[in-house]
Amino acid sequence: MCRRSLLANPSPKEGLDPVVSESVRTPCLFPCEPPCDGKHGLCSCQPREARLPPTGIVMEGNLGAAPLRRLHGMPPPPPDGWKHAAVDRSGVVVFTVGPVATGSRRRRLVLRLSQKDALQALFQQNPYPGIATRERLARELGIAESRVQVWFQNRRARHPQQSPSGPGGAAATTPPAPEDRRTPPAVQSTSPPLRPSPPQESMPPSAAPAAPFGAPAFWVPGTAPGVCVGQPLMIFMVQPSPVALRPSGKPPPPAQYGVTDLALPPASSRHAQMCRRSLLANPSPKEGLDPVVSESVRTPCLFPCEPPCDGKHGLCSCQPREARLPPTGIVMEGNLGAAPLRRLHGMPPPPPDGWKHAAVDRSGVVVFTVGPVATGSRRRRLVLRLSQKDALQALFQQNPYPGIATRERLARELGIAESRVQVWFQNRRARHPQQSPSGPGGAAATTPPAPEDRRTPPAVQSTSPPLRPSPPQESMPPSAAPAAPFGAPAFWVPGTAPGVCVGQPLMIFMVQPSPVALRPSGKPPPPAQVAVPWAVSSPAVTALGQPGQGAILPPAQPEAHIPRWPGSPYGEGAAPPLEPQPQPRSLPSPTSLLDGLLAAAGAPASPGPSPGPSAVAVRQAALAGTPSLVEQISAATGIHATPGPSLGPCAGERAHLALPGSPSVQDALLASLGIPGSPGPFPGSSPVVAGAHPAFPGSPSLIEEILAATATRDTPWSPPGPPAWDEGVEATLEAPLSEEDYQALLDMLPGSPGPGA
DNA sequence: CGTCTAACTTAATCAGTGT
DNA sequence: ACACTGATTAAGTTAGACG
Repeated sequence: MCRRSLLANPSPKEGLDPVVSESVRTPCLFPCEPPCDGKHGLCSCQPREARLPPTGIVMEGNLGAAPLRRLHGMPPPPPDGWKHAAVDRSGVVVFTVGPVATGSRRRRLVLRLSQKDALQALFQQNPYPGIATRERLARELGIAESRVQVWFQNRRARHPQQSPSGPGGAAATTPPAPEDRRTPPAVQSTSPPLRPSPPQESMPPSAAPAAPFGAPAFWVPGTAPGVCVGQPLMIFMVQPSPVALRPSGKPPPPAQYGVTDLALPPASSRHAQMCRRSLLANPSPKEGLDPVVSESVRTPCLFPCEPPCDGKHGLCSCQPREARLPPTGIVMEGNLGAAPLRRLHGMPPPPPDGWKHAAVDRSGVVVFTVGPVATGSRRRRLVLRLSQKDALQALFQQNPYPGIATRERLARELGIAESRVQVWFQNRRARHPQQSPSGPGGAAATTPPAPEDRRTPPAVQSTSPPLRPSPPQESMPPSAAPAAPFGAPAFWVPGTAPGVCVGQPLMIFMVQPSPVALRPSGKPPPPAQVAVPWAVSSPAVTALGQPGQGAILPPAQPEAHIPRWPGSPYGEGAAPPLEPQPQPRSLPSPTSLLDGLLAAAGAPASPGPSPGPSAVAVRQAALAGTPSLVEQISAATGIHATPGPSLGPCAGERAHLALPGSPSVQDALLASLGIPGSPGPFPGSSPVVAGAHPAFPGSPSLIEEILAATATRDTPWSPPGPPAWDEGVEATLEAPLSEEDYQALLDMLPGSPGPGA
């Protein structure tokens, strides 16, 4: 299948890459055969602002999936075993081999039917579950919250019609629920009869009136308050528009609402003030025109703006960008995330004090959120400590696309969730591309060239690999692979010997550097196609017991010490079913640099700002005694997890064994295991859930390796600090170790049933 | 082999924190 | 007030599981 994909140049789906087709097309510099006319498939490798030809050599390793763009006419044809010939958006030409992704991607999670049912049930009620809901569901399903989040993302993208607001969705197909969920009358404009209870920062959800599970918490003017405490949102209704036709073939945009006047909660806290600021800042404080709107068809604003809207100040970006037509009905969405919120211009009357946002999501739902509302909706912002940032930054400079194993290991050592590490890298790549090895001014450009092996290689090159990579071995334990520096992408440069690519085999091709360097846009130039200094093999280096002369080493360690590939004894790609709560206590690794520092130096203990588990703890505490989320869903939707179990305390379910909050069990486990057990080679490519265990013994700290291999190592990395669990009672509610670690421990238990399913 | 979908990406944007 | 950056979204792609 891999080869199929690779050899299928050009793109099998479209004659033209959609991105390319919209962008400036520049001549392809590759020796295409037949000659490239720029129309078949590619060269979408360049950033869309200016698809200029590559100018040098860049290496990226461990690429994910998306940034890979097929490279047309890649000559010579990819040798057997190579999975992809691709160019990422930075212009990096990469070849990945075999089951490669193994080690890059998280192992695919196979959801049980009961889990799917539960997720589906929730989705039908609320396609935008907040963090609290996601966490709770994740806990009950025995999967990581991040998996729940991803599931919803995919679901929204693929099955929008199944959401309450989607065409044919609940709003339209399901019988109206009682009062608070009733589809409001088509026309409405009344002030809420009652004021919502004043927002209370971090008010424990448990104190809120019961709300049907998954149901967006909101207030519909005219209904009694009480349902909105957890995730207070308020829905306003607006005059429905008669217009219903849309030019595109897509389903009509969800209905829109009118805004009414309201009574508001007082603005008391700084938070509230900030909210007001934000709210009153209509139109958009950033731009006179919403950039999206400005590029789209602008339709007349139907809102009773005051003064009358000319369509130029701030908004109505509420409509889907394809056709910003007036609303056609009514839809409800609750618990919206952040992104889909669009400011509504000319909101009349002006938002009352205390209300945080008057917004319209992309579905056309007008929503007002109040107070600290986001509480329960958004994950609490994680405040990374300087030391954590340093570590992340160090890794980023070596490899902006860390694989799952690397992310997990780093996460563990930093004491944060893997999903947070992933997000950090996403944001980093988007905002500081130049700091990646391939970016201009990045490591490649800024670090002083070291001896030989860091020299910029000759600028031209495009040869077939002299040797085929060792046949991809599924699930080959990284620990058995040749050593590779931490964070450094493992790849192959044509002309070098194989051997270094075992962990995350990638192959880099070099292309003729382009003289073109100027860019039309004002944006920073795309990451330079700079040759990564340490990409060049060095006899000196390869002599160090490296299997091949092609061994590529990162700067900073040209000499003798070649750290072992961090390698996850548990194999790249082994994704524990559960991930740690924010700032979890990481499993103490005897070899962790963190521990060493903590023990030896009495670490700084900056009271980590860690959002603290407080909220989570509270939620967990609140959870006790409350009905299962799944049970609530089932009750509310009629959908019942097939194999029954409402995932309740099913003794046999690993999911429950993995539940955090039962320190005693964990302690017992730890004690019985004598902590970090030795994992052993990663089992293989079996579907996830299993979560092999990260082995720690003997393996150097990831951070230590990063710092050792990076310039930033000058900045002594300090341990995560005392942390998060330094929080009294709440701390006791937090799992003493991350869920993933806990899960891993479970997996190691003799007789462990193994990954659920 | 085709379909479904988990995992992943970029891009845009919202929003909390700190200066 | 503003910069920075964590969190979330949509949209699109890749690739593993399964019929």
